[in-house]
Amino acid sequence: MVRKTKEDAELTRSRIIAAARAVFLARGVSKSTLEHIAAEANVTRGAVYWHFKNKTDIFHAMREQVFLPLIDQMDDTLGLAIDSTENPLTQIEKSLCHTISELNENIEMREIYEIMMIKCEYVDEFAMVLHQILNNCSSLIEKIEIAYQRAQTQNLLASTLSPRALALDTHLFFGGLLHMWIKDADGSKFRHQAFDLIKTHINLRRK
Amino acid sequence: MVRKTKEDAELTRSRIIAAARAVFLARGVSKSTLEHIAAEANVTRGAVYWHFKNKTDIFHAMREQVFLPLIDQMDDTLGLAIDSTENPLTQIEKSLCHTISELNENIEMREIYEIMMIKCEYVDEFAMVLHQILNNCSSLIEKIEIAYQRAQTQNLLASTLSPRALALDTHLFFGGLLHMWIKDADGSKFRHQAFDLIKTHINLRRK
DNA sequence: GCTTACATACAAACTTGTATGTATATTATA
DNA sequence: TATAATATACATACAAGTTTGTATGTAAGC
Repeated sequence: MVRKTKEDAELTRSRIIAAARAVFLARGVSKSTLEHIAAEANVTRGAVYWHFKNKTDIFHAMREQVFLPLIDQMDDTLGLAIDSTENPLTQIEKSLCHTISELNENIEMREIYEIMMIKCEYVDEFAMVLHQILNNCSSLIEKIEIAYQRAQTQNLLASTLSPRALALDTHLFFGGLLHMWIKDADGSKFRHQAFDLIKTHINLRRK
Repeated sequence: MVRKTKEDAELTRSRIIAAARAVFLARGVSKSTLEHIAAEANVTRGAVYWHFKNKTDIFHAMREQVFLPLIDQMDDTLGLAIDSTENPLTQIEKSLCHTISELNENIEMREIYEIMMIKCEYVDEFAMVLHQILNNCSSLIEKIEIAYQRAQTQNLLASTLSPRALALDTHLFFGGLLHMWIKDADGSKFRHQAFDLIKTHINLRRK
């Protein structure tokens, strides 16, 4: 089979990305070859090289497919709309829980997270990904901070710590949780109680 | 130069491990070859194969050299000696800060942490390392929990949350901090305020 | 008729493990 | 105590398998 329609080609492209995800997950990014990926996608390396420059290119395509939507989601669920009437602390809690839910339900996202956390080496071209991640962190922290500010204004906070400090602590907590959630593949240690951990974390701040 | 004394050989062995650390850090574990490591150590692959079975073997040797001492240190600084008179919360704080200090001062340990966190893919033989890490986490959490129990007994805690819940939250926080500390190579975002972040985290629990 | 969307073929590194060589330490022996 | 035997600590050489990029071919869509 050769020369398909544009739609067919687009489908081939996404099949290659899905195949790469499976291969990366099983063998790690470095040890995955384009031949592995092509075979998994039932195409030849020729097809892969047509759609992508190289392995790094596939990696970035895979990452963008899922990460950009996720950032948007967190923005939304953090309820930055000023007119929100809900308790800001509850909003933060819901936002964090929502992300965990996404990981639970969205296999694609879960696998990509796992690849990025424990199946990828951040050297050379991949090092820039780390910078992007750090930048995402900064903007996330700011958004959490704003929510804590609202909580402070509404006199909902138990401690006198600054919203900034609380936001940083929450961010580090959640980063740690995500890592453990991913690493705890059988779910026995962290995954099963993720929601409780989040609830506890937030309750520590409630007046 | 050939056939050295046992001491010379042991020195060669540790030079190879140090070389591996540098190479792993620069190129990632997967893309590091025994030739790279041998060259960095100013020996041939023959010497490497004499001392180690393969690359994985070197990796484990490198890891053990630093990780086992670290675990012991945390045990010590967490002050599990029952006769400790110091404030348990302060002990936890000191223990966490001490680990950060170690990373600051001990280049070797810092580099190995960096390799394990962002320059290594946990597949195949490396997957078992993840299990070891998870187990270390469990024992660490237990030790933090004991400290929080003492704090509770001494009526030092601000919240009514269980020592277990507090310990889990602290552990996740610190895991997140370690990851960010490593990723924030230039120190502008997290590294410079690591001690403050720890102090804040603990202060949130103080009555 | 030209371009697209691949498949196939090829050459050039690059890695790995092992096999073999060798000079020196270490040990056994007399 | 001198010397022979052996094991050690590597260096060198070799063979086989991998992986990559590119070059070329080709059938179908536009």
